[in-house]
Amino acid sequence: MTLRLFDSATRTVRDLVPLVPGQVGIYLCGATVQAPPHVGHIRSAVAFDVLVRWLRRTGHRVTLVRNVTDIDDKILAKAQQAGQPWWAFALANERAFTAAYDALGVLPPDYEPRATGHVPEMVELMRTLVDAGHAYQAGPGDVYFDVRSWPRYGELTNQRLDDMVDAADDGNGKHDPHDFALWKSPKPGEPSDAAWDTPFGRGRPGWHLECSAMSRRYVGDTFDIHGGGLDLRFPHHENEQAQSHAAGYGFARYWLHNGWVTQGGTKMSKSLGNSLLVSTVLTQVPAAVVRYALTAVQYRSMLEWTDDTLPEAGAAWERLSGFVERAAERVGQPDDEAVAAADLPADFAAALDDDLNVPAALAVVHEVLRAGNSALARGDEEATAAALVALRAMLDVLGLDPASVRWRVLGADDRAARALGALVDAELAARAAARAAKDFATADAIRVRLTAAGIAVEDGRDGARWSLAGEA
RNA sequence: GGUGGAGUGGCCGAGAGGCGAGGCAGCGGCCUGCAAAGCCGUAUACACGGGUUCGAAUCCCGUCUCCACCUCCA
Repeated sequence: MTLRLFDSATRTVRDLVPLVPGQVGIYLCGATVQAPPHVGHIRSAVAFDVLVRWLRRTGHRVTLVRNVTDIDDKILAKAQQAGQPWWAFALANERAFTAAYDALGVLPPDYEPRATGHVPEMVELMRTLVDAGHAYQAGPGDVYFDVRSWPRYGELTNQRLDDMVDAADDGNGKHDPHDFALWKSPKPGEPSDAAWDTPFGRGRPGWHLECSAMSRRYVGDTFDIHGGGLDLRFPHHENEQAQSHAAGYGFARYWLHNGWVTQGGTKMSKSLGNSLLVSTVLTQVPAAVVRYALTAVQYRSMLEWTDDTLPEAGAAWERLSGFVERAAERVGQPDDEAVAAADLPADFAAALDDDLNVPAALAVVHEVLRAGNSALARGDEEATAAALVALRAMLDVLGLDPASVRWRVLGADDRAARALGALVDAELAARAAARAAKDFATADAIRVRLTAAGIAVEDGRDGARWSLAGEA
């Protein structure tokens, strides 16, 4: 059985046949670090994380490149507004993305190139395009791709130039309004350190050029998979492909695009004001629950985010992690090697091979879970152990193994803290009631009990506050 | 105007000609001192109208509604 993927370039499901057998090179469009990530951004990362995990699990050597676009118009504008150097602003947001990836168990990419670190590669690509007659210099620092010189322009998104809505001519000397910038001259008011000297004049990279240059540097002239959000298909991916093909490179052999997160059917986005920051969600539920919610829908489908999304994912997660906990108490926790080597149920593998059908794969997970719970209830240790290792093996592919260090530690801490808080609050409420009734013996008994447990109580004008003894 | 996507039971969400995926919620039961957890059972679901077929949620024709891209966007 081989992995079949929906290739958005041909709009068909195709067998994945890597350029080099057993090896898969993936270039994934990462973040433009102009703001902290919302759940829509992280969904993309999670979707491709499952792809990478599945490829590795099925014996492929994967090279994953996920870039960081660390300079663009918005970064410059917002940094200026915030009174920060653009590069400091960009780095702060990049770190927020990294923190979110880590929290959700997204494996780090093999390479994570920043655009600003690859100017020489971009200049080289521009040179090639200008020499080939597919790009031209419109002025100092302004270089454009000549879409009319490339008859195949539009092939990725099945559009014809003449059918497109007329683009506004920005008066920068473009030959055609649809010509896009490879290199952009500094605009008045932009910081002087946001530009580089090149043979075409001083300026900074256009977005599309970056990805063409960086993908070539890290996965080669021709590589297997290019991924990104559906909203990047046009113009970004179309332009990338036009550039790279026009420069003579094979570029991406398969194009994968993830659907986005919606609310009421409408895309979550910062500009619409309906975006939910990852950092906010992580204060509400354990990270594993967020991961489950984002993983549970097939990557190409829109993921409808409702008030029920997190509670539902939470219930499913409790069920899964609850079994793993109880089963391990009974039959022992299999070690990671055993989990990695375990046979996966055929239905599960078939589901993932079918364009990463995670919902169908989760149906198998739940079947095994139910069988495991039944085995546990009737005291069948052999069947319990078998279910436990199979379940963990499947969940590991999805990045959701409850016994992995990541979820075990974070989840337990969160829950313990919450439980402790609830208990202490209940004690303090009882104490407050006793004090109000002038039953000081009871009130003191409660405080003694708390103190003995290592909890310090201090009465204030607004009531009692508590802290762990030794804490500030 | 062009190019795509979508409409499945209370909710989320797979499937794509013929045994009602799965989850959440609900209901009934088992277990339990009572709960919880777990288990068992439980739904005349496929936007609408036609058509093809022995058989259609799935194919064809038409209609409606929604979303997106063609400007920055995971």
